[in-house]
Amino acid sequence: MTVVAFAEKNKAAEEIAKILSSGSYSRTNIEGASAYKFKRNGEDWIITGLAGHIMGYDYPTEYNRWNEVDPGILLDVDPQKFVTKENLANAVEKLSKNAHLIILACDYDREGENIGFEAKELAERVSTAPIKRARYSSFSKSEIEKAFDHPGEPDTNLAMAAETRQILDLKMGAAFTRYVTLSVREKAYTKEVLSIGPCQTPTCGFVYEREKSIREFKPKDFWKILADFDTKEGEKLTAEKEKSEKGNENPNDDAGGKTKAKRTKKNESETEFQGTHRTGQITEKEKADDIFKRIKGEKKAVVDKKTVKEQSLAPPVPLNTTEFLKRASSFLNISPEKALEIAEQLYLSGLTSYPRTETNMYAPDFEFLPILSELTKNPSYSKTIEQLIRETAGKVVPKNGTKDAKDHPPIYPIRGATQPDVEKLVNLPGAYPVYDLICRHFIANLMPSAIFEKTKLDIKIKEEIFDVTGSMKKSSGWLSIYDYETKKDKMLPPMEEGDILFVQKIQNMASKTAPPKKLMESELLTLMDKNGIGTKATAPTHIETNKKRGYFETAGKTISILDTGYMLMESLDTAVPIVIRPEIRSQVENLIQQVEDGKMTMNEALLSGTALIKKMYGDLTANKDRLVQKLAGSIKSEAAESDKKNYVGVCPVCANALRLITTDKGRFIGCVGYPDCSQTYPVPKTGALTILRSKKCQKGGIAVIDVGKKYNWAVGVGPCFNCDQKDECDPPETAGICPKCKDGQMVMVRLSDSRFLSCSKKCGHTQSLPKAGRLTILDEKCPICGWNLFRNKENEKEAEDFCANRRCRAIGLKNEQQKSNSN
DNA sequence: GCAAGGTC
Repeated sequence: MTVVAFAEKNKAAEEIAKILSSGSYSRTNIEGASAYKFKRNGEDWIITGLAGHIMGYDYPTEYNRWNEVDPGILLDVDPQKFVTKENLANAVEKLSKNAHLIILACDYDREGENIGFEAKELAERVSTAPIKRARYSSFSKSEIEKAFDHPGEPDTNLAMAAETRQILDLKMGAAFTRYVTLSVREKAYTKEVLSIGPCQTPTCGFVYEREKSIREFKPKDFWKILADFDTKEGEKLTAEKEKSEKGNENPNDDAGGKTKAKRTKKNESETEFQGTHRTGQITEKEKADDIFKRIKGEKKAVVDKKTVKEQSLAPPVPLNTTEFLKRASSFLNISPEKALEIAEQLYLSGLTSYPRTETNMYAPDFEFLPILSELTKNPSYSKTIEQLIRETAGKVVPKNGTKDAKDHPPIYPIRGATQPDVEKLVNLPGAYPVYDLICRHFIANLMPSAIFEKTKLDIKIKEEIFDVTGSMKKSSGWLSIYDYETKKDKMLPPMEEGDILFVQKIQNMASKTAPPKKLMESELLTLMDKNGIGTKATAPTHIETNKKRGYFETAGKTISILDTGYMLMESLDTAVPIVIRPEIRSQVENLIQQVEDGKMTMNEALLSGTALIKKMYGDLTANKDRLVQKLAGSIKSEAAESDKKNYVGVCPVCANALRLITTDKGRFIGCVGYPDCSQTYPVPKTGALTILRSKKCQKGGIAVIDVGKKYNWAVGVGPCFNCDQKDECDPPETAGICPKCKDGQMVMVRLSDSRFLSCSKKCGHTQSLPKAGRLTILDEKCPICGWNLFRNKENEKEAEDFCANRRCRAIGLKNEQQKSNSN
């Protein structure tokens, strides 16, 4: 008989085996899963790691046909639990058969309890052995031994809370997603799914809110009074003042101006600085003008007050997942999804600790010195570490955060490694920068604060006070190893109270308030974290889902909403506003918490949660028309734009996309907004059509299309040979002045089945050209009429040069000449 | 084909 234990993941299983067996365990394979065997107190133990959830909810298969099931019905159907990882489920059953005691040993949190219950459910199918729960929140020897020597009872409420979440999330997600997707498909063809969920949608909602405030932003005028001061010229003024006090009553107004030119650049940066009038941004112009008028032309200012303060900047607190992802995004430009993937690999390679944690403080018995000594293996850290240990006499103290979720320790380095070492172990772009960040953060956290000297000056011009601040780093502290955010010193020239300064310039600067900036990925992570959207492990996934759905995109660290995302959020905002806000999550979370606390049964919570979703679903369906109208248009336009070959441009009537449409009856350009918008344009019936994107029609045509490589056609205008600005579009092939109106140029018109010359001024004069052969216009001019000569080359014949002007006798001459040459 | 949560 055996004691069987299930941990949440393989690594944890091995760690526990190591501790409980004091290192003498063996690895074995059960149904493809690693298991660890050892003896403990005379009993056989075997512990295996699951891989997170091994079961999951889904609807019974008969509800999988989207087109045959009203999405609303999904709210009345109970999803069923299925095994999602067959091999692990088999391993659980196989091991449980021979167990006399089963211990659930997953992470000590809601999902961990639930994962344990999945194993419990499978075990109970084949075993009647007692099932216990080992609770631990770190891999310290004492804690693990205590947890396994005195296991407690599984916590049904906790596990059922997770179960409730799974079912409610699925119900809402499936019903909303299917409803929106199917409704839009009635109006616009798209294979894509338009998904909605209690985490992904509020995530997009944050991006939408920011975008909306940018779009709705109205800049406001404001004025700022700025003064440029100079200490060096001030000294002269002081001297003059002293002189004048001795009796010389003729101060030189222009003294500053004259000597200014002589000053060197270097001096300028040391003696000049700028101050802002204490009122800051002034919204009334009169007020700014008033202040400006009072001091305009003043050349003298005085340092009225000077305060110098030391300010310290504490090191960052230990990294939890959210903080890590934020820093990877803003310092390293690595997306949350990639960063977590890299951290996962660093963890699996033994370089860093477990990356999914909410905790940002170290346990009191955490040992820093062995890790610091590991990190000296990397020469970029060794000097700092040696200094740190010397200065603290080996008693390092972390600057802890305040969150202790009792899940895992903060993210910290486990092994010291150089760049090549790391890259050998983790073959992912960004692996070393991420490792480096984790190491530097770990070291910085143990280092002293950085000290800055902040200087604040009140400078008076007459009675008006100007503020000036300066900052100088006195001691780098932790910043010396953590140079991701460099804070530049803002140096001021040395000054004391009572000093007189020369005022070089006073400006009354008109300016406008700037719109909010686009949302950064790190800000989005903060918003999600604060509002309880997703967990430490899933936040990156929700961001990715929105990108995959085409709701928003990222360029570097900046997020921009896309049309579909904006329209979807806008529609939901009017129909079911709660869905795009964090409240959707917190309402469900409240129910779950009640289950966890035993105040509500799972069934009660499900009933109440389903009622909430039904209410929202009702609001959604009641607004179908508006939703579909907005989304269908945007989707059609996006699909049309991505259809490079047929996309023509933007419809001037409804701003949807115009595309080239070919039917059995013919071809034309139409608006994707059809049937709501019936804008169409004709195109020539024959000739291959190529949309020339680089050409812009000078006569307001929507686009320029090349027809059969022969001539151009301006959409909405007509053939380009009628365009009097055609030089800017496509250089025409001109023969010479029109013999009829003597104003226009005879331009070659090439059609699919004919070619001719036509007057560019549309006087009506045309002239035929040879039907066969490759026809080109030469630079050489006809000596008689001045037209350009033509060259025609027919198959298997010599090229023939001639003047095409019907009214020019040269035509005959040239032809005769050619014939005699060839004979 | 729908969600979110684990983990690989």
